[in-house]
Amino acid sequence: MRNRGPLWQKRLDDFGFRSTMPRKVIMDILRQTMEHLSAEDIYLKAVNMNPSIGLTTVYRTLDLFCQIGVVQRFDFGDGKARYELISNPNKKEHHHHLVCVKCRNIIDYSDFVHEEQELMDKTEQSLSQKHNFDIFHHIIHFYGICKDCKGAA
Amino acid sequence: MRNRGPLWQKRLDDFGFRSTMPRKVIMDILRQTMEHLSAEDIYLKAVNMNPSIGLTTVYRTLDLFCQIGVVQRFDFGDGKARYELISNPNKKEHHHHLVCVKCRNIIDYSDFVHEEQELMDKTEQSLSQKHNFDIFHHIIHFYGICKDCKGAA
DNA sequence: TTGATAATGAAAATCATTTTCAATAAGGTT
DNA sequence: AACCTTATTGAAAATGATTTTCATTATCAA
Repeated sequence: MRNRGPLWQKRLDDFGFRSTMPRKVIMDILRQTMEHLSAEDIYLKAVNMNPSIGLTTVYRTLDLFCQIGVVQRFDFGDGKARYELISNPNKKEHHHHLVCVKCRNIIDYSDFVHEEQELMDKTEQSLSQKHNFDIFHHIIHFYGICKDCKGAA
Repeated sequence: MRNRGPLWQKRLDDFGFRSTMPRKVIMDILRQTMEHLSAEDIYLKAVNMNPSIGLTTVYRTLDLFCQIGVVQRFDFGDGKARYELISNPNKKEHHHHLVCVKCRNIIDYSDFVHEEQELMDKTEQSLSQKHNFDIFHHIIHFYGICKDCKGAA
């Protein structure tokens, strides 16, 4: 029985990976949040749903999801990665980030994403062809000093 | 004697930081390369120039440079950060990255940066005002699967 | 020249992530 | 429905980049 169920399971199957309980649980967690969760955040929620799930599996699953293009990983510079569904029905629209290099706080913004769309699509298509690269998604980060840290100087 | 010498020293001074030997050495190294160097890469070059420099100081200095807006830090997902001067006379023009989520290889590109400029400037200015945030620089990363990893599937 | 203190280096500590390996489970095949 | 191959899992140990500690040194304003 091939390619049944939700999109991410089809994707797993297409790549020859199995659809397991931990993978379902982790996908559910990602679908139910709008935040950037760390591996440990996800692990804690997962254990809550099924105590047998191990942290190692959470790491492996997130990595796998990144490789099949259903999850995106962020590194904001605080030493731990964050993960988010690339296409999330519950999530607010496509957004980007302001990152404070001092306190490491993140501000999400979704202004200009509309105006950005055309340029990014065009760039994505050209780069994709030029380098024979399958592009899953993109991120834009602005780095600087936030309001609070400016004050504290 | 205030605000003498190169720009980065002025910047240090403005923030109340001292201009020390390790900081000079590390700045020289960053100026002489066009690559994304890890802290250890920089440490090895630094030790070559002055054996008394410690790895700890390299980390501290790079962090400081990021906070005063003269260096930018990249996290490509391989567990170690890379650093690069924000404004580098020897460096190729402003560029962005294609990151392979499988083999972690990075492709630099500088196509479209001209077309991008206007939108990013406008976005930067608006965000900066809206959130009272001093923006030092931005990055754009495209994530996906590279030519080689597609073949290996 | 001097004094206050920011900055440094070495060693130890931290902590997110990865590896190892034996046990388990998914899913195609009888 | 039982079976087999092998992908997947969990626990514990290992890894490795980065940070902390703390006594010493060096910067720079006075």
